[in-house]
Amino acid sequence: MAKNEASIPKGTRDFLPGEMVKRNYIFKTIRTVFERFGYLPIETPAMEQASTLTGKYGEEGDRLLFRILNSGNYLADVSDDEILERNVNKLKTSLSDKGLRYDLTVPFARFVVQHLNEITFPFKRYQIQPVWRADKPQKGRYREFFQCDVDVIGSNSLLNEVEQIQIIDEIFKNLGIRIIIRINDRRILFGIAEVIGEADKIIPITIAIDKHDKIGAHKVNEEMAVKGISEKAIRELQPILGLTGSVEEKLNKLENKILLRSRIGRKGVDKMKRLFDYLKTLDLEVNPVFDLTLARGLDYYTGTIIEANSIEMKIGSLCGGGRYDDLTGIFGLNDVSGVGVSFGADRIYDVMEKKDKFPEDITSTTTLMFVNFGEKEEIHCLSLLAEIRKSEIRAELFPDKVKIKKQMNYANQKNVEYVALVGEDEMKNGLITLKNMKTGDQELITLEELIEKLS
RNA sequence: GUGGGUGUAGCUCAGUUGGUUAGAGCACUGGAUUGUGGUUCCAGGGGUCGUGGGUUCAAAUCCCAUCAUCCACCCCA
Repeated sequence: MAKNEASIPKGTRDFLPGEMVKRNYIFKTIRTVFERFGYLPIETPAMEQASTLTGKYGEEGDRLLFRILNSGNYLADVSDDEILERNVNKLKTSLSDKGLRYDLTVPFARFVVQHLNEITFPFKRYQIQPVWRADKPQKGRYREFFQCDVDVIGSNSLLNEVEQIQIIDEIFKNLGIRIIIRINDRRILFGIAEVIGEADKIIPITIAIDKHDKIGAHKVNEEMAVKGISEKAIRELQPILGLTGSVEEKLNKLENKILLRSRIGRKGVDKMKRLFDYLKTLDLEVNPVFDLTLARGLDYYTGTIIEANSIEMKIGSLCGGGRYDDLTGIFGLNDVSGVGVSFGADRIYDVMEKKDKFPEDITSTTTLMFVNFGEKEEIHCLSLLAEIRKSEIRAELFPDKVKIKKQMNYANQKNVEYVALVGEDEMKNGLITLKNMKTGDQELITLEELIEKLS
């Protein structure tokens, strides 16, 4: 087996023309909605300084960073002792000071700080680029995948959250994907941790709560116990996890009973109440739900958190995001809050492909192909082609004089709509034989008639 | 990092309780049809059965190791 003669790293993919047409349809749909809400595009490099990336995504995230090896003799400055220690994590900084971006949000925060005097706040940008994670690939999980991020930075207004929920709603409506949108506020989770006396264990608690739907209360409690959360705290958590009722009822219970002693928790509740008040007035395709068990693992979220999932296919989230208050602070710019969401183009593709959501008419291919009959005919066809292309018709001439059968087969494989045959007879009469590849019908017409027909 | 499945032609897969020359469909090449594709018919090329070792008279088939890949968990888009 010639396995390594032609291959790509695991978790990466090639995209064939047929797939690219569909991918571009997704990107175009997303970009159109982003721009309709006043967001403008930026791009950042594939690689960032390692210091920009590390420490932003939690322990798990750091482990999944792709690092780029330094150039030159990077071991020259490393002492023998350090090498003999064989501690990769310690050596990393000597071996590598760059990494591939893990998401688009952290590079964006870096971008904002770096270009402070070139941008105006609130700054609304969108960014559609690949990101890389050294994860184990599986269904809906790739090592290289495209994120479509839309963020606004430098505004505390809740309108931004409202707007981004509208964007999510609009995009999935346009793509024809049925979703559920879940919303929560990290401050509520923090408040809960606070009132049960485990404020410092906020992260393991939220992660455990997040699994509530998947693995059930019993296992969640087990996991929290393993993580060192006291029995008393776990007991106090139970009525909170079992909260029932409408959004208002849940939020009221949280505000008036559970989070009485947590200022920050009540602040989160207040935000949620106001957010849902706004949302009620909108005519959304999908009504977002308040989900106390939504936690999200990324470290940098501090307020609202949002996630969208397919309801037709079991795959990871299609879209996720939230508000981050301190992200630019890490790069030296304090008190600038941002909120943004990220769409996973590859998972959206997977859902659309599986559920047959792509419109029929998006395939773009050559409209007209000239059969190659030889040198004299080639020159004649080239001038015809120039005229035809002026009318914005996609046209090509088969480059080799091979059997017509082979040329027709090429046109057929490529789904070319029409084939033009111009041989000796046609040249003499100044006509073109035009064949419709779908019906098989043929007609002898002039160049003008052909252009008229295909425009 | 943890657990499970699968590796046979370019692709998708058959291959009987181990048995002699390893098959099919699709794709490819040629022909039926030298100015006509998608249908049909005929012919052809293409395999160290993932790799290494073991058991056996005999291994694609059984055992061990290893690599690759897919799936689940974790985490995430």
